[in-house]
Amino acid sequence: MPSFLGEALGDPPGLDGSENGLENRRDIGDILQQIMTITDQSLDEAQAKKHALNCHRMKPALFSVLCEIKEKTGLSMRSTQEEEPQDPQLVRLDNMLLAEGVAGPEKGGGAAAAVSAATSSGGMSPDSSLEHSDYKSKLSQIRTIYHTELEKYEQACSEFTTHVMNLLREQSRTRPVSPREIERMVAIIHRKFSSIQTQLKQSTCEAVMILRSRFLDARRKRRNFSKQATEILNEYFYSHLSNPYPSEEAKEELAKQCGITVSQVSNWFGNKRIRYKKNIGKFQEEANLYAMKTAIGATQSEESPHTPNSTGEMKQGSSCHGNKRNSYTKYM
DNA sequence: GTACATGATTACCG
DNA sequence: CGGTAATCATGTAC
Repeated sequence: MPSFLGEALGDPPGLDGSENGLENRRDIGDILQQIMTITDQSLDEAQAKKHALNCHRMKPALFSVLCEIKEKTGLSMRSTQEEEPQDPQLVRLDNMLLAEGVAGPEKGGGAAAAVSAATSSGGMSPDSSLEHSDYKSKLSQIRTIYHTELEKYEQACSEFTTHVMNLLREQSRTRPVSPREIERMVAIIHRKFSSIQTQLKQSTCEAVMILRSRFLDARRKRRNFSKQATEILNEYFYSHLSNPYPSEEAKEELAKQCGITVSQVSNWFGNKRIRYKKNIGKFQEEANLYAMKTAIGATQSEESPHTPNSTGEMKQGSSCHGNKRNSYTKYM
């Protein structure tokens, strides 16, 4: 604060003012001198000086003058600010952070639960769950940083606010300070700090976005399904060749058997159908192989009356309406 | 390194 | 929304 005073008062030359003997002048000069040197003194000394200043006989007069000036200028700075209706950008950031689980309450054990669920689901490729937990841990890292930083800012903000308020309260003894003024000051401080917070939120959002895109890219790094899983899927496909559209339940069952997700099953069937259709010749051998397999399986488990259908016989219940759409058998 | 296989993604359709 | 078709990007066999 010495700089404030220095600037405000200027560096008046000839402070001693000994040239003219006017007592008032010397009094003011003394006061200024004291103010100028107040920071060079120890706290106790300063406190004592402050007390002396407060008790100075000129003080009430000066104070009333200040009040008068303030009264006049105060009107002009009335309607300088009207509460802005919150930055939509900030709202967006908040929403995103909340949606990504960065800003919200800590999801206790969420990551651990997900990992254990993934790993306990059997022969599923551990890779996806590993990547998933990697993503989770990175996210919680971001989250931790975000929260500690946010806390730091909040603490600093409140500390600074109380500091300023104390200062103002202190100053209100020597100059008129309206409660409204204090409010404004606090508002200004909060605005400044919240702009810093916005920056923090922005960079956190960016970090999350980068992490996300990396994770999505990583998901593209596919791993082939296990031999066993492909076996099961092919078995189903070729034994339902006339209508290779597993129902939702069937997909779930297949997913469980193969240790993959339902959407992976859907992907597989989507790819298989289109690729089979595109080049049936190429798949002929495979088709025969699985037809044979199911034939063996059928004869082993029970005397099956059907000939397993490499010829595309309908085995699916959906045929009961006669609408065997997409039957690939016509290509054979 | 190349060519093919394969799982995932995307645009579009009904 | 679930399907098809094209495409991407990687896995894998040679």
